[in-house]
Amino acid sequence: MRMDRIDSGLKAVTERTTRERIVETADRLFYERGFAHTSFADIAAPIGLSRGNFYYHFKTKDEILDAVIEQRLANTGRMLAQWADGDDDPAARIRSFIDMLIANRAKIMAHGCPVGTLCNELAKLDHFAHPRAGEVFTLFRDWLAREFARLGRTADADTLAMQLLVQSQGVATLASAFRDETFVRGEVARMHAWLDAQDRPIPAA
Amino acid sequence: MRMDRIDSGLKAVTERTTRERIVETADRLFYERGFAHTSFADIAAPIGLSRGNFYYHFKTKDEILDAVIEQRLANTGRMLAQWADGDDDPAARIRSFIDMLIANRAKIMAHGCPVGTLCNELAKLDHFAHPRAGEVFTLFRDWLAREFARLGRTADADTLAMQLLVQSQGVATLASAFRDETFVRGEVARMHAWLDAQDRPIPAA
DNA sequence: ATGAATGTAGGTCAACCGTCCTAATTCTGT
DNA sequence: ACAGAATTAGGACGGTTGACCTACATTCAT
Repeated sequence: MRMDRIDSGLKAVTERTTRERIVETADRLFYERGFAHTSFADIAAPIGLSRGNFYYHFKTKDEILDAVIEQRLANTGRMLAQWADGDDDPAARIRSFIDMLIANRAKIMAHGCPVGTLCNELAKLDHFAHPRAGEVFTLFRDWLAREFARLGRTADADTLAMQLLVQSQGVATLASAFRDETFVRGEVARMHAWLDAQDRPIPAA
Repeated sequence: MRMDRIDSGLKAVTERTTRERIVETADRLFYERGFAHTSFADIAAPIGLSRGNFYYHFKTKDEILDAVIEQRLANTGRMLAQWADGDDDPAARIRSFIDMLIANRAKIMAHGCPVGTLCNELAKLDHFAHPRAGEVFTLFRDWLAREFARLGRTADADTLAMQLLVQSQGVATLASAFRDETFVRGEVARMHAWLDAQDRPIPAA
């Protein structure tokens, strides 16, 4: 359908390569149903593509997983760059991270955190892509650490970043276990309060 | 092999029913590999049992899952009762909960938290046993809330219990993602410090 | 217009899945 | 010792999986 022409790029904005649609659908299904429980047929059906045709675009299922992870890394990187673009203060940027739990609360209560659950599954499968999937966490970790450093917490910036990841992962897991939106909102409020308490130039530790 | 005799129970202490061995092995494999990715053959092999024989003990795979969940509920209940048996103070009992992360750190770094990861998987499968699996969390939650109440935090006992669950789940997820034991030990120390800070008869909130 | 490159359809393949059945074996109470 | 119950072995069954191939359709550069 499309090719590697150097020109145009006009229609490419709205149109999607078959490959892109495969990755997009696989991304969604890996999140909603899990990697192992998603079949080629499951991915092909919503696209209206014949099953046997994956071999042309991806040799194996693992290649699709790789592409999904790369896309997630790219998307996450883009999102973090966008958050950092604003002329807000570091605390406001970190609040953007916390507020993801509210923005995605419906999906999180249904399927958990996309990053955490995929890492969990790949860990159990002893899958070689496990470390690569974990790099999405590293992206958040480094970004958060930089913002905490800007907040004046240079000494324990990474520790605070990890603490925020811990909280968001814990909330996501229990949100999908209990399916309780009030709990999610309460925990998010508590995380904001925690962040405010950290907002001091020179920490105690 | 065994029957419903009312007497004896002498050998039953050391011996194991085939059914018990199935549940035991399934429990371990569901944790290590996940529910969907564990087959009848996987469970049969270590026991040395023929695959087709499950039908006698369990009609379906879901029945095995049910039995595994019931066993986990029973084991968890027993463990909590044991922790509460000691004449320690409530804070010491809560510390037992936190220290689970240290005691099981190797397995947690390899396969995550048994409760959290099973709940995650069953949520994605839209499995009917998902709520039942989540009751293990409820067991911990209620037990922790009771201990926090004994600590004098009657007003926010359940909130504190949930916060502790959040932290342990978050640590477990990131521990398996990063495979970093130093991180686990650091977070456990921080959780102990957090607990000490909560140890006041009348809370601020 | 023609050939090459690009993409798709449909189907085959062996392997494995959960389920289910039956015949053989082992145990138990009498 | 014997009958009957409890347990097991082994395999058959439909169905699905990921992987793979070939024939056909479309598009593009020349």
